Amino acid sequence: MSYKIKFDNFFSYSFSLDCVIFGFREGKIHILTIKRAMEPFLGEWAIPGDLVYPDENLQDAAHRILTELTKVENIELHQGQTYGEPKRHPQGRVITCAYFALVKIEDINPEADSWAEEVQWVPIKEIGKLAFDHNLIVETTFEQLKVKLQRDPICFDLLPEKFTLNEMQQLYEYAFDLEMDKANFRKKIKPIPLINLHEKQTNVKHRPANLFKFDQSKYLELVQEENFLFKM
Amino acid sequence: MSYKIKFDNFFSYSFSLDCVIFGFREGKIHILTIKRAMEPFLGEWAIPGDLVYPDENLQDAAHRILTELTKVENIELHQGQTYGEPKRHPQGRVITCAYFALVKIEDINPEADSWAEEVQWVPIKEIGKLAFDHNLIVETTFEQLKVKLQRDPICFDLLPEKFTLNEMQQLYEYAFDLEMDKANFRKKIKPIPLINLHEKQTNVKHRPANLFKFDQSKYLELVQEENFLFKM
DNA sequence: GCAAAAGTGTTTGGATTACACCCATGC
DNA sequence: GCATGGGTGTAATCCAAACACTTTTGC
Repeated sequence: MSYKIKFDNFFSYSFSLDCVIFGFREGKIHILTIKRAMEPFLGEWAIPGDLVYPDENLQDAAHRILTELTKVENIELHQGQTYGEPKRHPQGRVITCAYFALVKIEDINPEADSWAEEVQWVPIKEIGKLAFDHNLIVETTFEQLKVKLQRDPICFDLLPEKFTLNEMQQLYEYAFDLEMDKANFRKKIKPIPLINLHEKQTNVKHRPANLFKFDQSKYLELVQEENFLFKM
Repeated sequence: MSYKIKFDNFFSYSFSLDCVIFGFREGKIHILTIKRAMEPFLGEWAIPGDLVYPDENLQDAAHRILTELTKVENIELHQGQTYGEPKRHPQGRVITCAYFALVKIEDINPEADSWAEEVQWVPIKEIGKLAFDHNLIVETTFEQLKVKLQRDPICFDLLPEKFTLNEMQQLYEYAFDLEMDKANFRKKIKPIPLINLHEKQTNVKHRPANLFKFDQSKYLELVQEENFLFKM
């Protein structure tokens, strides 16, 4: 019963990836949106996506799309959900898989290319109507990001290389929509290996905060040797 | 650059679902495997999967596959990861998405149908070599199950309708490979709404345990009104 | 000095842990 | 009675929340 339809008849799908690129700026988590310069949804805002080449694996395709847009390489990509409503793409059966990347906004310079007229960072909580089912994709992918933020040290992929503890706190406060006590937050992150750079914030009109850096190698060591568990 | 290849050329993929069906029996989490009665991988063990019909959404396809095999309906299905290595299927580019279901083993009676010669429940930690990349799929899906077991009351989908607290404890112990203190486990699950049926276990050669039932409606009420958070 | 945010210490109550003990059943 | 697991209580400890206080900078 399952294979009653000739196998070859099934080769009539297309498969795409859509990238949710997260960044953090001014206390808010943003995503990168593009204004489409082609049909369908010409002129509307969307997240960057592209069809997967027939001989390309998903991870490579996601990197290709990300690199075309942001010119950044070696960014870790995380797979999100897959969306397969038969009518989600007006031009045929296109199943799409979400990938999400976390970037340091100040490190990259996204550029609109041939099929994008404009690019823009938008705070995740202030996104308007997007093309296709991209609003759904962004929402569920943000939920997945939140789960990961609680169990993996990926907040440091969003924060600048050198960050203040308050910036880190703001990231969690924004993501989970809550306010935290400064003193308690610092106690909570005590086990996470951070390097105090003993450098100060500049251009602030108050006491400058210390800058910190995530100690990646110490973290890996802790995970391996003392089976340390990141938990927020 | 992205759309430089004619759009239609991309319609040469196939898309399938593979189902990881979890059950719990004799203190172990099992998955349902089938012995393939067709090529490729004829005679080898695999997890049940099937191609998605061109006009069928993923959730429906997963239900169809599950129902064909287990005759159970109205089971909640959870999407897992998507696997897209170009060479993962010997007959062409078949991208597959994992879905997982949690069933009460004693409630169902899986039957081998036309394309399966045999079906078998196998403990998740004792699975041999499976067809395709199904070992990878099973492993990563089990990891996802574990994440969900910690944040959602889905253990009750695996446990029998009436269960003992010790069975519940064994489920977590098996999943996370640890031993828990009985008294402390019971304190931990105190906030979870369970109905003590005041019925006793039978056919045991020791003091019979009380049987419990998950109080679904109370749970939903708690979540809504007191924003209760399930956490294990 | 004042505003603003950095940074730290103390107290309290609730949760987690380790461990001990009693109970009910089959044989 | 004894083996086996069911079921509960207690004390010690750890952790999180609430809150107060001091410090350092710009203006």
